[in-house]
Amino acid sequence: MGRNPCCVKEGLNRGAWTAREDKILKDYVAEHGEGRWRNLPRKAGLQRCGKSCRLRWLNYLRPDIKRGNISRDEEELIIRLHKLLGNRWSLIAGRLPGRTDNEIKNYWNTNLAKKLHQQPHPPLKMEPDEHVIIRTKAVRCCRVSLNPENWKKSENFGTNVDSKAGASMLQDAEDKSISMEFNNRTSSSFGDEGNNNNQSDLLLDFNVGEFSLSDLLNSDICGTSSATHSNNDGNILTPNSSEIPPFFSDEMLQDFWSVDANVASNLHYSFTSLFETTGGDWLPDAY
DNA sequence: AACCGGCCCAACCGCGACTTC
DNA sequence: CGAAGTCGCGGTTGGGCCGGT
Repeated sequence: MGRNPCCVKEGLNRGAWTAREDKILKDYVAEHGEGRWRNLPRKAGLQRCGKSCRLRWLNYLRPDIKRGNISRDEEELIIRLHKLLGNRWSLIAGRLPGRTDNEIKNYWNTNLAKKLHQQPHPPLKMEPDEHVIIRTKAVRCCRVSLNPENWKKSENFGTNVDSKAGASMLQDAEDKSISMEFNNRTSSSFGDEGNNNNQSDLLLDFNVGEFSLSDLLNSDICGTSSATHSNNDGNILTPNSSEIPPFFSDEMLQDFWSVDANVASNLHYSFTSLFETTGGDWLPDAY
């Protein structure tokens, strides 16, 4: 059963990449595209582990990598996003075009963590125990198509959606040929290990003061996003922000945007693009 | 010039979730 | 359904660089 072993480490190059290796990898990806990292070294003729090739490509060779210093705007954005997301470097990087998770992680560890420790960033108005970290890793959203009408129908929405209400919502969605599929990635994060009902698990995670990424994605945080998306069937899905309860209080949002106009604009762009882009595995496949 | 220590960052490692057989 | 492979993520490491002594 299963497949061949991942990668035999004997005889493989390690450490810094040479220009020749870079060229081979670059050429191979240009011709065959990303992915299938395991077989890539053998096919491309590289004495490297597939994992190493992937990392080299993502962190260094990708054509859209932005080189140079992190700008002040980017720094502010990183700080804000880190406050919001925690050490979710890949998500933070996803909001900074051209920056890699590794780069941001390094920048944080070598600059910002130190800087913030010495000179704390002006705190948000949230109390420490209200500090909200979006546990994005807990849920992989496979496919979501939402109709705001269905959200309105949940009596418990916005207070504490229990599994029963969640099941009702799912049933409602199912009745109207609206699909919601989530996979539980970290059962322990839901405090309900071994529960195979992933949908209920997800919905159990909907609590005041601890919203999930799915909430964020399904809400219109900026209040101005007029994004429309088409699903697999080509139907246009139009989120209607006025019908979706907000997950950030007005005060939080005000504080969020008030620091600096540029930062706010940048972050606004970032979140807006987050909802609109097709990249990233945290967006529904249907989009 | 030589040594030392701190900094930076590319690369590695281990793990968990997911996928495939 | 379980075992094993794949992928992606976050934490950590280590080597090169640079400034200070």
